[in-house]
Amino acid sequence: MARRTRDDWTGVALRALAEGGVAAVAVEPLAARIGATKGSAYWHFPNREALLKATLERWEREHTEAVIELVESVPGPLEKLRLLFATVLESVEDSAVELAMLAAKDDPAVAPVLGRVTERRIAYMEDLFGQLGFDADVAHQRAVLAYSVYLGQAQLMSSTPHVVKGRRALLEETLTMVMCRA
Amino acid sequence: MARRTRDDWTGVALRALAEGGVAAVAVEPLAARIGATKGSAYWHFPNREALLKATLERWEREHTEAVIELVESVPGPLEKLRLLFATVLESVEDSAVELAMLAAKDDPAVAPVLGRVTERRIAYMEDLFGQLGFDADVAHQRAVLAYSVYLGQAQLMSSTPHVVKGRRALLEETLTMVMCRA
DNA sequence: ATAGCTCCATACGCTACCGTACGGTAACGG
DNA sequence: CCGTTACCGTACGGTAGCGTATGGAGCTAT
Repeated sequence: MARRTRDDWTGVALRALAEGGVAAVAVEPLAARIGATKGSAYWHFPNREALLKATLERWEREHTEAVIELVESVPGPLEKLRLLFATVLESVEDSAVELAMLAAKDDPAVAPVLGRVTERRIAYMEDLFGQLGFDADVAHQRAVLAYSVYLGQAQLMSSTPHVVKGRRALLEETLTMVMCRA
Repeated sequence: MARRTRDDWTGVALRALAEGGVAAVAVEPLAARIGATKGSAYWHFPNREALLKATLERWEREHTEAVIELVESVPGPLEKLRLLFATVLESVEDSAVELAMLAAKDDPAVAPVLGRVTERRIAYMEDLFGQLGFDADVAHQRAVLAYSVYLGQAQLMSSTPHVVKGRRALLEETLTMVMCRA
C-alpha cells in the first residue's frame, strides 16, 4: 500500500466530519477508511485533537474565503448581497461542516475556528450593508439578522426539511426583508 | 439512601442534557450524579435509549405548549406575535435543550421529538400570520423565516455571543421585518 | 412471621476508542 | 552497499460507557 500524507488524513477526516460530525473524526475508524492503521495517523499527528484541528483549519482556509471571493467578482454591494444570499441559501445542504461545528461548539478544537469564521462572515456582510448606506449599527444588526436566517435555514433543512416549502420564494422574501429601509 | 423514581432519573437527565448535550445523558455519570448506581437506572428503564426518550418526551410535554399557552393569554394575533418574539428571543440562553437536540438531530430518540416540536411551533406561527390576513403560503413563509431567525439567534448566542450587540434593537428589527407587507 | 414484590448494589464481560512501544521496511544519500 | 530516516504495522494497556446477572434489603400483605 502507498504512503499517506498529512493531507490524505485531513481529507478523509473532512469527509467523515461532514457525514458524521466531529465525533466521526476518530483515529481508528479513519484508519480503516483510509486503508491504513493508527501508526500512520500518530506519525503525522501527535494526537486526535491535532488531527481534528488541522482538518478544521484546512476547511477554514479552503471554504471561508471561497464564497467571499466569488461574491466579490460582481460589482456593487447590492448585487453582491443578492449573489451571496442566492449562493448560500440555495445550497444549504452542503453546510454540513458548519452544522457539525455548531453541534460541537464547546470542543476546544472547534470553538476558535467557529469564532473566526462567524466573525469574518458577519464583518463582511456588515461592510456590504454599510456600502448600501445603512448606519454602522443598523448595518451590524442586518448582518447578524441575515446570518441568523442562514444558520436557522441550514438547521431546518438538515433536521426537518419537509417544513420548508418553496425555497425560491423564501429566498426572495429574505432578501427584500433584509434590504428594506424601515 | 432513598429510592428513586422514574421522574428523578429524567430530572437529572434533563439537567445533564441542557448542560452537556445528548451525549451527557449517559447512565453511569447520571448514576453518580443522582447518588445511586446503574442498577436503579436499568430497573426503571430498559436501556439508555429509553431513558433518553423519556427525558426528551418529558421536556416536550412540559415546555412546548408552555410558551403557546402563555402567548394565548393575550388577545389579538399581532399582540400574540409580539409577545411570542419577545419571550423567545429575549431568553435564547435557556434554549439549551433545543440546541442539544439540533446537535444530535440524527439520534433515533431525538429526531421524532425534534420533528414534532418544529412542526408544532411553525404551524402555530403560521396560524397567527394567517389571522393577520396573510395568504396561506405567505403565512407559511413568514413562519419558517421567523423560526429560522430564532434558531439562528440561539446558535449565535450560544456559540459566539459577542457578535450580537443590541439584542433589544435586533428584536424590534426582526419584528417589523417579519410583519411587513411587501 | 414469612412469602413475595420492589428497588437497588455489586460485580462482571463487552465494545470502541485513545495513546504508546517497538519492530520492520523501503527509499534515498553517501 | 550500507546506514539513516521516514513511514507504517502490530501489539499492548488504559478508559468510559453499555448492558447483564445475581443477591439482598426492606416493605407489604396475608
